[in-house]
Amino acid sequence: MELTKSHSDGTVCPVACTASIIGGKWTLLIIRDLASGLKRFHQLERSLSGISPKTLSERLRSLEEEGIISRKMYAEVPPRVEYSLTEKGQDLVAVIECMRSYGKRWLCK
Amino acid sequence: MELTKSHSDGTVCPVACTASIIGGKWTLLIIRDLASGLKRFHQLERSLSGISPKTLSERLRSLEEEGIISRKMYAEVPPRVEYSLTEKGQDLVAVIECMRSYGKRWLCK
DNA sequence: CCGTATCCCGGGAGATACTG
DNA sequence: CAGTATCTCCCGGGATACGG
Repeated sequence: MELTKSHSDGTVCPVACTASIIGGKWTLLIIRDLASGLKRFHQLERSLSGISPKTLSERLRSLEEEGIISRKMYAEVPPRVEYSLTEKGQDLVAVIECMRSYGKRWLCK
Repeated sequence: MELTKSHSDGTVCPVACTASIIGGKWTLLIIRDLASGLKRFHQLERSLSGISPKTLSERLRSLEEEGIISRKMYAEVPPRVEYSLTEKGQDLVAVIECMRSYGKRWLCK
């Protein structure tokens, strides 16, 4: 979402840090979908209905650079590319489940 | 962040729901700061260094309308207004603590 | 199938000045 | 102190077309 800012004491807030990682509009939903197993580009495009290929591509690239997902490409025709969560990405699933739990209560009430 | 979208089966994803609530740039940090107790407008302005009064005002108003924070105004001069988390807001603290835990691991690594 | 390349747009947020 | 009132800016993201 934005560069993490330091507090006045020079330390960085871990909450803001996490927010800056998953703050993008689609980022969290991508991780949510990868939490249930590896997916191909087109699968994600469908499950995240409404996302444009450009945006999906950008988000995937960022997440890969941050070490949250990994990209496996196969030299086949037609091409096949598979995305999955790294360990760092798996750790985020706890956050997502926490949010899911909150969202459920919100929707049920 | 954005209106929650329905899945193809008509249900709403709780993860997306929560994301839409706390997705704004400053929203999460406001709740983080209120988690440690009630705060006045100017206190928040200082702890969220960099936020403009306009934005803070807007975010506070939204959060109040969503029932996440409550606003108490005192008929004094100079005026005093106190913001605090409602029960619905307190529930979000779990999400924040989850994000804090992840952020810490990220920063320590 | 898996993406880039363009072009375009809206709205969230910044800066600043001002009021009750 | 606790906000509004303007104005402006920027860029994340949408739509679409195309390329390997």
